[in-house]
Amino acid sequence: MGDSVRSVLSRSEAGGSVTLEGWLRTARHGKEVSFLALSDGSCFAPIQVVANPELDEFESVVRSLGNGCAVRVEGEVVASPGKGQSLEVHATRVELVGGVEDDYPLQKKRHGFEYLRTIAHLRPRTNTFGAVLRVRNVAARAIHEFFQERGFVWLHSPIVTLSDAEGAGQMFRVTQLPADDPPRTEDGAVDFGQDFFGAEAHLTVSGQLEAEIGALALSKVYTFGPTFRAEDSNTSRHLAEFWMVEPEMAFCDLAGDMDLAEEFLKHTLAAVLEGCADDMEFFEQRVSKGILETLQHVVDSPFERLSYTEAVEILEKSGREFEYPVRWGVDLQSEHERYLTEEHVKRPIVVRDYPREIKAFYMYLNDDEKTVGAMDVLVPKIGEIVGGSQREHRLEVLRTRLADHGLSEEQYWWYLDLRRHGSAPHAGFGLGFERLVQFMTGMANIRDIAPFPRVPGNAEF
RNA sequence: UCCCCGGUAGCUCAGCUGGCAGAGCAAGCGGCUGUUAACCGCUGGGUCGUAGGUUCGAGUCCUACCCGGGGAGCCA
Repeated sequence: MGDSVRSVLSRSEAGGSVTLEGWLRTARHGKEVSFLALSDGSCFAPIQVVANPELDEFESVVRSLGNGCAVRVEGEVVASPGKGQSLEVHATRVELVGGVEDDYPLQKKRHGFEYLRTIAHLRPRTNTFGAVLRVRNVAARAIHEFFQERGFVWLHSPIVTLSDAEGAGQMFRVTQLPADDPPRTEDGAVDFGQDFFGAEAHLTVSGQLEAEIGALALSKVYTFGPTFRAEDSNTSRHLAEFWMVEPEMAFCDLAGDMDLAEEFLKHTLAAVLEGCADDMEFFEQRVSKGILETLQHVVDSPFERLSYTEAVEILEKSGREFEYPVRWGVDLQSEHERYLTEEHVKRPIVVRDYPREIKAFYMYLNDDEKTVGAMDVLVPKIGEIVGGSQREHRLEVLRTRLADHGLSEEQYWWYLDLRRHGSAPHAGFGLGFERLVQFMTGMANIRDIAPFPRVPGNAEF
């Protein structure tokens, strides 16, 4: 391994020899000089390599280099006389490691994101996707830092599960039974008892129920891993496979949960603003004007907090004609969420205490018995980025709620058992990692946040 | 899944009420003494998403399907 472009560009002065390996973004050839813009993905900017005819391989190698070639360059770090960069590398040796064919698809111009999705094996070499992947990485590191600094234990929740986590969404089935002729029970149903796990199994839609197990032993845990939804959702905010972050805290109520969510978002945004400054500057210039100011504002100012009841009153008094009229008792629609966060307060907003009928069975029943201790964090453009709640820890209340939702106690036996032995108030939330990165970067489509997006009808790459 | 829009050269797109398929960039060749998405000249490059239909004649009109995008629903 040679030196990284990042380490060379971050030097304060010229001098010294380096070896660089990477891919050419552009190659400009003059009669007496060639300029090679070399990028190795270690940072946003490429480094300018200057090659002169004194090089033995100037005619045989350098003159034929083009966009996309993999090269190894040895040279001296010198001050650049040209504009646009302070340092450059004067090559003493240039080696072509891997050439490109004539139909190399990435060109020295702007490509559409739709097209780049069809060449996901090459798109990480573009400015935009390199930046997205670096931001993703720093955001993931910041998430671990945030929880680890606060004493949370990373819990590895399972990917294959028999429970259907409160019906959070359509699930992908995991089976070894032959698709064309599965074994049947006497009444003709598919006999999953003969399947690999001895029961019908699925990919997880949430690690929350397992996180509750962890919290009721280790006090503070979080999950961070892949999650799967088989919904036929075709939007700029949905993936069939995405990463979810789910902290869970024992001896914690909804207020503590909201505090954690706000601190969490501010910490990760600040980490990316600081750790990916050049990538973020690119998003500001080329992807979403104003994104830096928006993010800094989120970091600096307290989130607006409203009860569902107050939110409905604001919407009713807004004088706005909504496609779906609001009234107490119905869930907030995308248009309502957008009005609240984009127009009413112009920053993130936390809505809490939703009607019990529209929320999951495991949420804590408030004293008014009409609402549950749920909270959603809504942000401009994305909508719901965090959804959380205080969990119902009282056995009898939980049994009633299960029955109200038509769910069987047998299937949730261990979840109920947790309430029989050493139950304690606890709360947590779930956050879609790609939605967080989407919010950070201002990218319009979540399919350009996942390096290898899985959506209905497409899992190539 | 529903509604709307789109699919023309490697890429971005133009192509009018049906009448010889185009441009810029990329690629190849040549030129240019330090460029910044370099620039200048020349050359090659097409099953107009697929299958039917209407017509003397379809990139253009009709039908079905496939693929992509935007919005909605579902949700994170």
